[in-house]
Amino acid sequence: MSKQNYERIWATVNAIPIGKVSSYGQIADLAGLPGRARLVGKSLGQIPKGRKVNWHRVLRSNGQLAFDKASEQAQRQKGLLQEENVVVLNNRVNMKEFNWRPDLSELLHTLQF
DNA sequence: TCCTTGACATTTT
DNA sequence: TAAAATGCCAAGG
Repeated sequence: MSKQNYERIWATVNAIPIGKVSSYGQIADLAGLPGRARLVGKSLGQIPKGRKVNWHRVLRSNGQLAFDKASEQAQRQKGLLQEENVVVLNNRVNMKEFNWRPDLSELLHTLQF
């Protein structure tokens, strides 16, 4: 049951277009789990090996990366984002510019609701 | 069933 | 603007 939620979360995360970012709360909502932002974080920490999820496009609601600036994960995330032309300054992203505005019809198509 | 934990969010200092 | 307090809910032990 929770596994299904994880799958849905991962699918939603993968629906984020290149060059855009989203937040945990936003992903939770889109995945049909309003108010379960923490579950999103948990699911991202439980990604099975061999499963490809672009977790680097998910950050906190204020645009900050969810890791310590010095952490390796943060560095990797920063690099991955910059490869997609997303500007990362002082461990945070300009949400006003890069926040993803999901296209509902496209989302429905991707998630097969 | 109770208690702790968490890659969070929102409100208040 | 930044840090702290409070709320939230699912998972695991």
